[in-house]
This record gives sequence, structure tokens and C-alpha cells, in this order.
Amino acid sequence: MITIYDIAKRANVSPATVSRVLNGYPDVSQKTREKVQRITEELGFQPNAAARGLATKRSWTIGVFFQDHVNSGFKHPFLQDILKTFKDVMGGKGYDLLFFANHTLEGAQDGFAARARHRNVDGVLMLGVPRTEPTLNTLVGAGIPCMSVDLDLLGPRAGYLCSDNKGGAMQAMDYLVEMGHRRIAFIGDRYSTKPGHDRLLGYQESLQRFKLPFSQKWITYGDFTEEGGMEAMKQLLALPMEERPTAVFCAGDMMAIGAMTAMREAGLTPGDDVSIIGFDDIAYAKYVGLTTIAQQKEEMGTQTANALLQLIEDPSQSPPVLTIGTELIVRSTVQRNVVG
Amino acid sequence: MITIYDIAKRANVSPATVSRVLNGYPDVSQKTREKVQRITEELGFQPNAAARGLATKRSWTIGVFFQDHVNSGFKHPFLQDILKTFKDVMGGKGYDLLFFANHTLEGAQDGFAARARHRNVDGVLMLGVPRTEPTLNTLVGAGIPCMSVDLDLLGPRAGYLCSDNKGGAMQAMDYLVEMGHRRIAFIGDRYSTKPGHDRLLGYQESLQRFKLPFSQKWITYGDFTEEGGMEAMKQLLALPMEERPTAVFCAGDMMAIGAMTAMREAGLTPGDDVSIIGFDDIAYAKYVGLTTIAQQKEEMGTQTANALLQLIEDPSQSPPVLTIGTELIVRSTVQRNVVG
DNA sequence: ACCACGCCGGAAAGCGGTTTACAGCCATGT
DNA sequence: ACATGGCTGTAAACCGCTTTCCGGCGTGGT
Repeated sequence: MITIYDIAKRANVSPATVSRVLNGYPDVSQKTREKVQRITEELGFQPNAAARGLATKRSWTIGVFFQDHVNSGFKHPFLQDILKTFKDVMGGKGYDLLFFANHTLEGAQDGFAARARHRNVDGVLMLGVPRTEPTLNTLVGAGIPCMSVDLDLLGPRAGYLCSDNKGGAMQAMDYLVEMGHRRIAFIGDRYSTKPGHDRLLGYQESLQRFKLPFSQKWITYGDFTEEGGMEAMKQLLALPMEERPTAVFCAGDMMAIGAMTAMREAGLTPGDDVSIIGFDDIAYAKYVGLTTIAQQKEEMGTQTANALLQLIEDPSQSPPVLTIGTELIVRSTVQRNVVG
Repeated sequence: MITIYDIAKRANVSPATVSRVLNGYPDVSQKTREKVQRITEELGFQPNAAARGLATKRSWTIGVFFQDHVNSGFKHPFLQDILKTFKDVMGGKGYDLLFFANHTLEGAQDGFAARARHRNVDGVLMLGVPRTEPTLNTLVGAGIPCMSVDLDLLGPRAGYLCSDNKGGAMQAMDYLVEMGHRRIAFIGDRYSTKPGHDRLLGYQESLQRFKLPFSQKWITYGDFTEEGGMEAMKQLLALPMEERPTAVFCAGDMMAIGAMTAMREAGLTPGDDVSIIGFDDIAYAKYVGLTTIAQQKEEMGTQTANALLQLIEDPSQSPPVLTIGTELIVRSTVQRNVVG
């Protein structure tokens, strides 16, 4: 391995001078600067990140805790999109992304804060991490710059970003009502993630606002999975005809897709028999014609990244709480309700 | 920050002893061992990865170059699945994953090898990286343990893994022929990625084997994107009726989905009018009823991870070249051809 | 001619661990 | 009584880079 000492020797200067040149400090004469640069190139020198990190306490690395609520990992199609733009923004500023493995080693020190400190990351991104994680509070307390998505984790240097979930839910309900629906059911999640909670809130507020009929049986749980959505829809379809909703608001597209499958299996057509509206606008949604509320995923990634950069670069920065607007995407699973 | 010196002081031992305890070396008495462990717990000590990495030349990190041929980044739905199992296996062994940002900084030293060395990664995973990348050879030469997926990058410590693309293509062709098709077109990629190339090979070999008719016009390019598949299909549909294929083998599901869209836009039904078979079995495929050749993605992730671990742990290990079998998934976009 | 000052560049002390060489101690064998 | 040897544990060098403190040198002012 080539070190700055090798370069120093060849250039007849001290390692300190090499370091100065490499970091663009001003107090080096043009002549030495050029000589050092030339030799650096010739030798194909590559600074060692660990050594630099040790000396500067800066790793140019963002730690990412990425977890799917269900199948923890890289599969959830919605979070990918956020991640992509996040990565691009961070990359543009010179940061690489470190994904912490979620398999815990036996006996390994665990907890978010511990792992972040261990790797000396400059900032942390929490993506798809459930609020129920026991060590969340340690992270907040550790004072490491941190941005979460869809998780209201707030601390001295920790902010978060959510879509306007309640507003989006109300957009969905507005549209259903506009299309003539009044008996509207809800498929949400039992664990009350922040988005799940807020979407339920929007549902309930809309019920009151439009003075819609309500039944306890219309609130079902799909826990954001396709299978869950299927089960929930089956329950709704099993209701006696006069209690059956004419439309269902699903708090997530995967659940909506499950619900659509359940309908087809029952010989019904989504839209014609019961209308379905989803939330997220995952990439599939387009292919199955799902009407849904879109989250602006690229925007979310970009803004999260910029907020985190701010938090890292300016310690006095007060932690941001950001809300991103949603958008109604009309496809074919919501049809006008013909009042019988 | 708490260091081993702090612990050493509190335990009245030397830092060396603390290090021994922490790393499970045998030559420490039971009594001191327990004392040190207790204090470590009490103080919530977390070792510093950079310092350790500097001293041991081992980072417990796998560098990942992850690039979509088209939209470089996290969006390609197929690679996700591989990544997930890869991450899980690696996590189980104590490795975290470092994703190199692909945005290159102006003036930054670039090249795969340089970045891998810079971050001192123990191994490298190449995922979705095109063969055309200029600095690929430097990586191979650097002697860093490396596994690639769908990229035939071979070196003293670099192996790769591919699906049996040629075999899979032949599976697809077998099935089409079995379903009565003889005029079969191909949608592939212009840039000749390894999978694209091998699938074309399988197509051509099948043509000969079954003595099928062939036309230059039946080989089209979609470059693995949905839009590309759409364009290619449009070209095929524009052929005079007697030249139009009855089935199309698409070298990737995204292209197949694009092709299906093109058909629908032309007022045709995939399967009934022209049969379509894809390759990959991405998650969407199920929802749109696409008949396709499945790659065993989980298997690919696991095997890639295990191979890389071997390469890392045993320097004398000769680099593996792995092939994973494929599987025909029958859905609805291939229908029996009624020979007129 | 002398002093002060500004500009360059060097020496050396970290950063937080690991590891090698070695020293102290106690029990054992002769 | 003394050499031998096995256990423990210590001192100190080292990994590669940053950064502070400081000294030397050349220049301009007086």
C-alpha cells in the first residue's frame, strides 16, 4: 500500500506537506504543490479512509437502517425509489452509504446508536424502521444527525419526513365521495405506524365531514402486505349485502392489490362491483390499473438527503419536520357508484 | 468517546489486556476477563471500526457497486431480490454493506479498484454493472476478492455468477414450439450484456435445432427497458401480416411488459394475438400474467454471498464461476398457436 | 545593516485500536 | 537452594493520516 510517506520521500518533502496538498490547504507553494500532485498521480496513491476517519472523526459515510416492516430488506418497492434519489444527492456531496445488516450476530453489541457510533457514520437514515424498535431512543439521545422517513423520531439532531398522509387520505375520500360513494371501508395496519395512523385519521375525519355512515366492521387490517389486504377484503366481502361497502380505501398499494385479488377470486371486478383506492403509487400500480394516492418519492429522497446534509454540516441547525404533498392518480379501480 | 484506555484504567489493567478480552484471546485469567467485561458493559463501550480497520487491515465491509444499466440506482426490481438475500447472508457473518455512490465527484479519484482500496473493503460485489465500464480491469488486477452477477469478470480473486441464460432461453423456445409457434421473434439488447448475449445465443440455437424460419427483422432491441420493449414490439407489429411473428421471446420482463403495452395500444391481446414470453420473473410479472423464465434470485444472492465469503477467507481459493438454473413459469401470455 | 513579518515546510503528537516482545510471578522438579 | 517453565499481563511500536506548534528563510521597511 502506498502512503503519504512514500510520496513525501519521493518528493523530498514531509508527510505533512503531502497532506496539505491533498486537502487543498493554501500554505504550500505552487512548485511543491505540483510536484506532490505529479508524484501522487504517478504512484496511483489512494488515501486510506480508515486512517483519515480516525484522525478527523469524519467518515464521509451515511449509515442506513433499512428495514421492510414485513420482509425486512430490500424488497419493498416503495422505499427503493426514495433510496435512489437519496443516494444520488448524497453521492454528489461525496458520501457513500453504509447499510447495516439487520441480522444481528449473537453476542454482538446491538442497538442503533451503538452501531452508528461503531462505524463512525456522519449521519443516519432510517427507512422503513418500525416505531416499535426498542433501541430507537438511544439513537436520538446519541446526538448523531439522523433523518427518518415515515417515523416520527425527533431529537436534538434528529428530524423526519413524511408524506402528508392525513391530507392524502382525505384526497382519496374526497374522490370516492365525488364518485358517489358513501359506504366506504378502510384497510389499514394494526401496528399503527405513523403513516397508517395518519391515513386512518384522514379516513375518520372525512367520514365526519361528509356525514358518511360508519361501521366498526369497515375498519380492517392488512398490515401493508398483499396477503393482509386479501384477508381484509375477504372479510369485507363476507358481510351481508346491505352492509357491504361500495368502496374501499386501502392505506397501501400492496394491500390494495391483495384486495383486488380477493375480489377476482370472488368473481367480482374491482371498480365495477366494489371500488378500490390505494396509497403510495408503487410501480406496480400502473400495471394493474389501480387508482391511488401518489407519494412523491423522488422528492422525498431529495429532501431527506438535503435535510440530513444540513443537520450534519450545521450543528446548530434545528431538526426539520418535513411534509410532502400527495397527488391523486386516477386509473380504473374506482368507478362511479350508481345509487340503487 | 470511550476507548479501551478508559476501560483499562478502570480495570487496572493495560489496554492490551482489554483488547485481548474483547477479541476473545485465551491468555487472560478468568478473573481479569470478567472484570474487563463488566466494565465494558457498564461504560457502554463501542469499539471504533476505523481504528480497528487501520490496525488489522480488515473492515468487515463489503463494497457494493450497484448500477442499473439504465437508471443507475436502486430501481431495477430484479436486482433487489438478489441483494436482499446477499445482504442477509453477509450480515449473518458480521459484514455490513457499503454502497458506493455512483455520482462521481469532480476531480475525485475514480475507478472501481481505487474506491475499493480507499474504503478498505474486504470484498466487492458488482451488481448490474455494464461490461463497458472502462476501469473494470483495474479491479480485477487489484486482487480484491470480488463477485459479479451477470458480468463475466474473472481474475485471480474474482469470480462471477450467472443464471443459465442460454439454457433458459432454450427453455422458453422449447415451450413456444411446444405451443405450436414457429415464427418467433426476439427482443434483446444492443449492448450485449452477458445475459443478453447468452439469451440471444439460446434463441439462435433453438431456431436451428427446430429448423424454424428466420428473419433478420425478427431480431430487435429493447435494451432491457419498458420503453425499449414497446418500441421493439411496435416495429414487429408494423411488419406485413405474413411476416409477423406469432410469438415473441423477450430477453427481459421489463421489455416484455413494454411489448404487452404496445400490443394493447394496437388493439391486440397478448397471448391471443401474439404470444409473449419474458425472462427474469420480476415481481410485476405475476400481476400482469406474464409467462416467463424465472431466475432463482434468492439462490443467486445466497450463492454469490457464500462464494465471496470463501474468496475472502481463503486466499488460495480459485475463483468460482457459478451457474444457476432457470424455471419456466406458465401464466397467460403464451397461448397455443392455431396453425391457419 | 538590522529587525519584523509573512510564507513554507518540518517535527511530532495524536486518533483508537492490535500485536509482538518481554518481564514478573508462582509452582514444580532436582 | 536453584533452574525451569507455564501463565498473565505490560510496554511500546505500529497502522496511515491530520494538525498544531514552531523554526528557517527571504523580503521589505527603517
